[in-house]
Amino acid sequence: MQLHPEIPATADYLEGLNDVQLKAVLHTDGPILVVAGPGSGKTKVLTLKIAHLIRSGVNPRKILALTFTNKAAREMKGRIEKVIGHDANLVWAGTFHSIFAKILRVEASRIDFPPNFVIYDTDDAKSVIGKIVKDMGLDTKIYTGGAILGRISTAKSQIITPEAYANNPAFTMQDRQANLPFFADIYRTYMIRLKKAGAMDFDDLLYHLYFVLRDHDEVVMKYRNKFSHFLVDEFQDTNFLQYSIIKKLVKYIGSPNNICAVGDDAQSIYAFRGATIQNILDFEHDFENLTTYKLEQNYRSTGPIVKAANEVIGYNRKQIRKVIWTQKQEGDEIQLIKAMTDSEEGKRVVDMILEQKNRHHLRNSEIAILYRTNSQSRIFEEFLRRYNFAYRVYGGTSFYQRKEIKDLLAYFKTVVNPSNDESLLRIINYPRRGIGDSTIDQIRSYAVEQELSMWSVLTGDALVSKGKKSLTDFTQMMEIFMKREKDLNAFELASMITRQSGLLEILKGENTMESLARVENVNAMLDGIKEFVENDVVEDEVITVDKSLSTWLQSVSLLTDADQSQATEQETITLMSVHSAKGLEFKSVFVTGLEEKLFPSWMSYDVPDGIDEERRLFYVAITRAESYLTLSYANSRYKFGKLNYSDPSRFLDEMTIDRPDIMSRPQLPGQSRSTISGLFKPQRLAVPNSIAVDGANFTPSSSDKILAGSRVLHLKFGEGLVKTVEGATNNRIATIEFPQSGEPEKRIMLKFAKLQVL
DNA sequence: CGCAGGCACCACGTG
DNA sequence: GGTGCCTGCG
Repeated sequence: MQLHPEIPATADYLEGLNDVQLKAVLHTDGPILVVAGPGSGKTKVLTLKIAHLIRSGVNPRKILALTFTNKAAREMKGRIEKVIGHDANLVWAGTFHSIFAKILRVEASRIDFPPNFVIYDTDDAKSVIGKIVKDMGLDTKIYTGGAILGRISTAKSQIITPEAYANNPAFTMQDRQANLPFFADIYRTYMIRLKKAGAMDFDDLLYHLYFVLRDHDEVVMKYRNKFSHFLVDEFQDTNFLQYSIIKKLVKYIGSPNNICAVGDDAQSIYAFRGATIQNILDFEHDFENLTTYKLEQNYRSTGPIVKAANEVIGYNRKQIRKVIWTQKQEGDEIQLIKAMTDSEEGKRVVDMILEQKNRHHLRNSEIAILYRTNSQSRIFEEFLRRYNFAYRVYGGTSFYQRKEIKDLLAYFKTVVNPSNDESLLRIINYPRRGIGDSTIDQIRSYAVEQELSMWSVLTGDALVSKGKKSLTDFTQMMEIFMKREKDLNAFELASMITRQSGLLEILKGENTMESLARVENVNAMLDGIKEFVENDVVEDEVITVDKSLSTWLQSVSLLTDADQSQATEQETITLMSVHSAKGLEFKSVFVTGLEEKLFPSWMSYDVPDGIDEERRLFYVAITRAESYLTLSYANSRYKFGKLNYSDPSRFLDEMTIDRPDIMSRPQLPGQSRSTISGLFKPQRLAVPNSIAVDGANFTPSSSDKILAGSRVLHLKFGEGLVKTVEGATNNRIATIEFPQSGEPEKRIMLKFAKLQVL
């Protein structure tokens, strides 16, 4: 193979890059932005760039690469290692949260946190908020944990301190309008309580680091000197706070500004948590001499998939113009499954998987079912089980959110850091040991009053319900665990706690299928701890010798479900949300639940640019597919045990798929539609309860003709009587009695329904 | 103080 | 369909 003229003779690892990719890799000095379309070799560029830096003599310890997921970080490290060997481990590559947590543990004393501060997950944080709201005597129905935490998170991502928040009339006014006038107080109290507990939530890992860097010159100098090259993956997903930290480290007088940001505005799907494309725009102003590279060749997908992706994303106005193209022009057409019910959708998707496996010899691991919300996974699981397919569900209730795991973790956390009230509360009476709510309330209110942790109240000489045997039994047991923290390794101590706390016993005691699964989970976690103890972790040239429970906890608190057991990667079909599928690819992809109010989500309707973000999400979804893409929707779906009717997603209208059957919507003006798939010849759906109506003589009436009292004809439900019409003019809903349908009445959205007035 | 049963509310997405 | 809170009884 002929080497590219620009490649140094020794750099064989750079072979096989296209022109733009190569330029981006070789451009090592100064600021660059790589706009990378889906499947355009983004990770390849990032990793080879790092490898190239090291080969060119840059000290790997001076490279900082930030990603959003642990998986991306791991993959990056693995691929660098393949090129340059063990030195890859010296690169600081990890998620924003894990890297920043690592730095914060070193610098914690500057902001009066213990170096082994606990990290509260979302559930912990919500529960702290719930208690604050109760203590303040506010309505927990209005001040819900989720809403408050969301607001706190937004404030932090804009770097607004509780004080700044309270002093800003615009914010407090907005809170009053939102019926949350005491929000600022909750925010302030929340931060105080977390500090008292030596705890940080996910946002704090960024928020506190920002202030450490801002307020301590020697710290910011230290890290500016420590790192010489910065790489940021998925830059479009960064929020203001993250970008501010990056700027603190990279942009200063005399800085070489060696920063490489990689991203794709078309794949920005985290606006809901504060990510802003503004960062990409600001980036161009903040760093002069910025060079931008656009990776537009897609190496992943076939022509029809790439074509559809371009069509769909074209409906978004605001975007950096780029057109993705592929050399693999030939390919199977996109298929569409139209189901009457969510259950039928599940069955037909799994049927199609069976067919594809037979026809194309696909392995399970080459197939993914994607959905907008995790709750959609259940039906697919049901049919996959029935067909005996191995599958794995990612996301949803993750391993670390399971009750038994959280309970055990709460024991561990309390042993390591007893001032952490959150964990203590979880276990003080679990398993039941006769410490009831009233006793706990006494301790808690005394602790709040005296500004002490509950543990210090329990062990101090303060009055309360002291001398109670149940309480002393508990503190003595915990103290034994705490004493052994120094001399037992993580696995020994964890096993001891699991047995002596009585937790394992009550799980076994239930002796049901569920409790067996719980015991399994506990054992799986213990296995994980054992692995941690037995395997050497090399980081920054040093083998981590500290195998204490505390160290293990620190390493585990930023992991998610997706990070588990990648060693035991099996031949399973993947089920996950579209969000978690970002960055992945599969030979065959099913994008399901393509219905209005579901995908796009109803929550995006009244958010500015909300539909555009959903459309980017859809774009991400379809571009995961290499060869086979199947879309599906259902006309009706159960939600909270109630049947809801839905209309096909507007996104289906934005790509050229022919679906001329009875459920199709009126064609949009000015849009041509070609038949692209032989599989979608006009055909009657195989719906058992459908009522035959002669379609030839059917001419739908315009929706404003349909009024209460009208007699109407529907292709599927037959003749009916309109009982009521309600809703806004452009969103009218009719309740119609269809005697033949077998149901008393149906609610139909007139915007989409095809009804003929008789 | 513990437990069982009823019921309200629910869930968009992530580290 | 599941969870977590409330209530009332033992």
